[in-house]
Amino acid sequence: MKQSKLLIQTYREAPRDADVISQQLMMRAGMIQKLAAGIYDYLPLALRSIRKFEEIVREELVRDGCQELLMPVVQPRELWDESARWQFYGRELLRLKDRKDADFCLGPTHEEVVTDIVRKIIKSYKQLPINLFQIQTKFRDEIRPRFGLMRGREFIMKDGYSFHVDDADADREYWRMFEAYKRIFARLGVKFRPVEADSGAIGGSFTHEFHVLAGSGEDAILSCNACEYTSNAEKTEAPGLPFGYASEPVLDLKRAHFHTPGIIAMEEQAKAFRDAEHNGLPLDHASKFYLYRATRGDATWDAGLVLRSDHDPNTVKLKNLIGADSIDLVPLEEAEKRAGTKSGFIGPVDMDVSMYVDRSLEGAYNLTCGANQEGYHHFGFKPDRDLKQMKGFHDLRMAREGDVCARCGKGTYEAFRGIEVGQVFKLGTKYSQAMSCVFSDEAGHERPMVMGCYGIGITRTIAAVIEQNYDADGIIWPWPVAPFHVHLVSLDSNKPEIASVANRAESDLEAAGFQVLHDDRDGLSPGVKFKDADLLGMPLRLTVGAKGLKDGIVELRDRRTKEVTKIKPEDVVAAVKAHRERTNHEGTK
RNA sequence: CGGGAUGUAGCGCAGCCUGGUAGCGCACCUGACUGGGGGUCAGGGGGUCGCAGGUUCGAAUCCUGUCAUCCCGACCA
Repeated sequence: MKQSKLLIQTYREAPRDADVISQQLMMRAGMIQKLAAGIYDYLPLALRSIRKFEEIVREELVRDGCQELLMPVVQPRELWDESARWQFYGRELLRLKDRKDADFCLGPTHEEVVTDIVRKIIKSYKQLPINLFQIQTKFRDEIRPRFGLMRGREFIMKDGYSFHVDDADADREYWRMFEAYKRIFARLGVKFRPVEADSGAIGGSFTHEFHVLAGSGEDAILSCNACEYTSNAEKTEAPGLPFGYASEPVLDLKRAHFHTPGIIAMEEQAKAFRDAEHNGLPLDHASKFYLYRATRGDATWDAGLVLRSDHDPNTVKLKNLIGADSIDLVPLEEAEKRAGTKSGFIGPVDMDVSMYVDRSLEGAYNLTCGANQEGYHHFGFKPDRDLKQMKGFHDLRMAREGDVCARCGKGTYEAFRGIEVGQVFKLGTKYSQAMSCVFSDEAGHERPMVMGCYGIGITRTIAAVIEQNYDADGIIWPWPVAPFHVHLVSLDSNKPEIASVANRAESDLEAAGFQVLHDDRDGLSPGVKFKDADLLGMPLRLTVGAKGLKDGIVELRDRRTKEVTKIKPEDVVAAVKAHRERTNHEGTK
């Protein structure tokens, strides 16, 4: 492909409203343009990457017996009424009317349609299981689209749905898709992690997210360095920790009642404690207390959370533990009123509230806590002894980097940031029941199919690849999704001897199956072409110029390492092949 | 939905406060020079200043409304 004919415009600066690196680079490299908020044109360069990733996805799914189909973007309201999602989906669902005033929506996902397809065709257990997928444009009318392709309103997604006779078979398929996804992202050539998104669930529905690791990722992830356990930091199990001061004699709560006038910060409070043995206390010798208000339906109640003061509360865990729909901190003024003292001195002792204590405090004693008296703290707090409405020790804190893995007990957690690009999810019978997607089992009884669903954000993944692979000069494409493999730059491309060598290299490489973008543009200085090549980020740059040709060589440059190899023009194909063998991430190992 | 900001050529910006011929850089076109990291010179084309209304002899500039975009938050998962 001659660059002089390619639909592309590169920019020295990114548009002002491009706020993440992938969006800036894709716009500067002429891959995408914004048409409206969260809606982008995919220009030829971008589409080449998108198509390549789609093909990887397609191949791996078809290998596992999945069948591709294509469902409509525009969907009738009737289907969405059956699942009740017309009512519950909210304004993210873009609704529209046709000329007859009938209601339609743009599909944000396709559970209804695929369930409708299957219920019309599949009647017997003999036809199950079946796994269907499509690669198609979706529309979600996000309140606030941002981050370019990472959270657009219109995006391309692979969505797959499987149908089964029972839970066990749906589980089997779940893990098969899990493995297929691992192969897909491995072939893509990026660093990624499958992440447990709902760690505690037993049986029933469970789900994994696949994250591309990138410093700019929205989600914090903790991963054990010894076992497979990887989860969203919000959900990561935190280990209990031993009490580090077990050699101290157990003190009575009220014995050491110490003065902390006007000291609010946790660190300062702990430091303020002094007695014969202590000159200030470390944070893990102090406790802190939060008063939460929980709601479920119309019911509202309060719950107390006690933690080591160097730990952060995990409200998701507390919410799940006490079975609330949502929880929030009790407003400070109200908490002060309940405790009868000011913020900074509020403590759990004597408070008439159910108390949930983080398990890192199991066996702990001689802790500090607010004395519910302005200017005072207790030293000698022992939760299981001193809390009247003690509801036990539980995992209620945020796990953090360096904690011992709560699963295997051997490794420790490492922290990553990730971009969620895929999800495997066991749906159960939610849609099949609502929409009567049933089959006859061996006994002739009608049963709802058990469903799974499996998504990969295609365009988001391409953006995530860039978030993970770039430098100050531009994009660094991994081989499998690079728009072209080789960026052939001819300098002084109007000179016949250069053009002939360059054109020869281009056709040789193409004949050998490589995709070449040939910068044959006339009259541009070398610097311009090099800058463009770096920005566009093809894995290899092949430079043909008078300087090298004088010595009978052309130069092959690795975009990632910037390493330059001087080779004879006739060795170009062999050199590119060697490079591909060395760096191509394709393969399922 | 709450708070904040911005709309001037394809992109990045100045001009607005203090009303008077619409500017700069990049990109584009012509020519010459140059030729290994966004090169130089000369010439050129392109803008109803987001839109509507108002004030004024006169509005990019002041006023009102409106639309769009972006940021923070809330919401959602």
